[in-house]
Amino acid sequence: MSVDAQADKAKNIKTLTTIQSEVEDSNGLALSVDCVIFGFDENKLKVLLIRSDLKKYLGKWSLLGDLVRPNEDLDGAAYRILKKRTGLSDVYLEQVHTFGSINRHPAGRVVTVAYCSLINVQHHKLNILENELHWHDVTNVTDLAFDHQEIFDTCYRRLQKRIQEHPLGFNLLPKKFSLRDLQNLYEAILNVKMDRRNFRKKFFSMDFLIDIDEMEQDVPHRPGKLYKFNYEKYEKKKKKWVGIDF
Amino acid sequence: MSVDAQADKAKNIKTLTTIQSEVEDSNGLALSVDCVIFGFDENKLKVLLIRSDLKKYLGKWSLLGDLVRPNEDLDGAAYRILKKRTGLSDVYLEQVHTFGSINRHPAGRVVTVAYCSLINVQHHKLNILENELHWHDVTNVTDLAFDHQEIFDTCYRRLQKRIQEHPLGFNLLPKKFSLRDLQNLYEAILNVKMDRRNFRKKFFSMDFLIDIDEMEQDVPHRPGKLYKFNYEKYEKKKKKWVGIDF
DNA sequence: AATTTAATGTGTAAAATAAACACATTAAAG
DNA sequence: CTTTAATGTGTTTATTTTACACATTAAATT
Repeated sequence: MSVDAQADKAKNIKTLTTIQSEVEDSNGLALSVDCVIFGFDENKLKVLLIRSDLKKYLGKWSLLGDLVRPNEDLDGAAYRILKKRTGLSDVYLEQVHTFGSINRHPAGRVVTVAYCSLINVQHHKLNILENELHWHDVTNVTDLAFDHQEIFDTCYRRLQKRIQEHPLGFNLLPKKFSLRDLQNLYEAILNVKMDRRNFRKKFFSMDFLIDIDEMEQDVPHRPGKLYKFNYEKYEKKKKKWVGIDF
Repeated sequence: MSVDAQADKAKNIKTLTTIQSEVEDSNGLALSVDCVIFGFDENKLKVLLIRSDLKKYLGKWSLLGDLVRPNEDLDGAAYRILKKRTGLSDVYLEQVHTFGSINRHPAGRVVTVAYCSLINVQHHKLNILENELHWHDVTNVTDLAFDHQEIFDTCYRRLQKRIQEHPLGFNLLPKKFSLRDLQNLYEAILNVKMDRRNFRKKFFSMDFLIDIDEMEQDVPHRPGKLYKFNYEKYEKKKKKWVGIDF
């Protein structure tokens, strides 16, 4: 391994050289994990990207990923990446799809397992600048390195579907949130406008918002009530409908 | 490679020995694909299993799988397995989940990508006995080799969910089918009873059943009408609903 | 202090969908 | 010719979704 490569390894940054050597070490097949980390800030859905350090894709943005280690399972690798890049544990994480096109990676045959993660950007206080990490508006995500655009698209579509079926959205919000926050979140993710009255009715009827008897502070208009999400109640009420709905 | 292993390879059967050598060749990491192949026969949902030839799991049933080759992508490997085991091309195939527990395979670190496939058993005319292949009732699938029980469970749940959202069921039926066949299929997969009148109303209102003006033959009661599925019309009418439905 | 502003918060009617339910019809079997 | 075991259909009710409008509140402005 070159001195440069060693230095890179010390910095925990994978370069084309280091990955290539690892792929070669493993006789042509390597396994990686890539995380699509979503956040919600200023009423926009964001995704955390890093600038690629590979020559072929120099300057392009890419997902956060790493090779899977011999002694860790796939979820473990994904959690490790998340912990390293966001400092957060206990985040929402879901395996989405595995991408294995023969030439998807310039360093050789690298099959990657894509994960989707939802975090609360309030909790994320990372050295974003140093690492060339950046929160991108999902609407501006184009032309990523490798096949990361396809991976991102797949994960975003998955999120859009999932959030209609499960209350994932709360992972992206602060513990206390207003119904307006919640609706903004849904509108941003699904890219639609919703009727405020029906939206509220829907969530109240589901009955797993806890009224914590606090109001928004420092808003330039009438403050709204704040709520918390009741996970326990959700677990009990979870939909078990069976039917046909093409 | 041993003579035995070579013979096994010639027969296209993977043994512990052959897999182990391949895993060792690849310096500890191997990638495989496992297919959960569903069929529908005698009004029962079936899954195609093969008897394990690994000592550790001797006699247990397992899914159909193989190592991914250096020059093929994941879907390609899955299609190859399907073609080999069922003789069929152009079948419904969906990647479901990737399983990578450290000790899931006795031969070493083998990460496997699980696929779910739906085939028409009428079209499947294979040498089932010779290969120790067998169609199992899904209700009797227990205690599979490796982590294949978990993989099967995951794929079965995925099928149950998918079939409520998309007209996959037609892949399991003959080209011409009666509404009773269709309802039996849904009832078998979802393990529920449905109201016959409402079921028919639902499908007629979706308007992608083609009345081919033929009747069932050789049934011991009043014959029902036969239908074909109109894929084109479905593609046009596909649901694009956006909302919340926990 | 009064007014304006920009939100929050709520109720109701209409439309669409899903669920529950019963009886006439048909062709094969006896 | 009768029985049997299905197919095939229509209506009513309940539930869910959609569409829509006005009073209320607190901050900001005058």
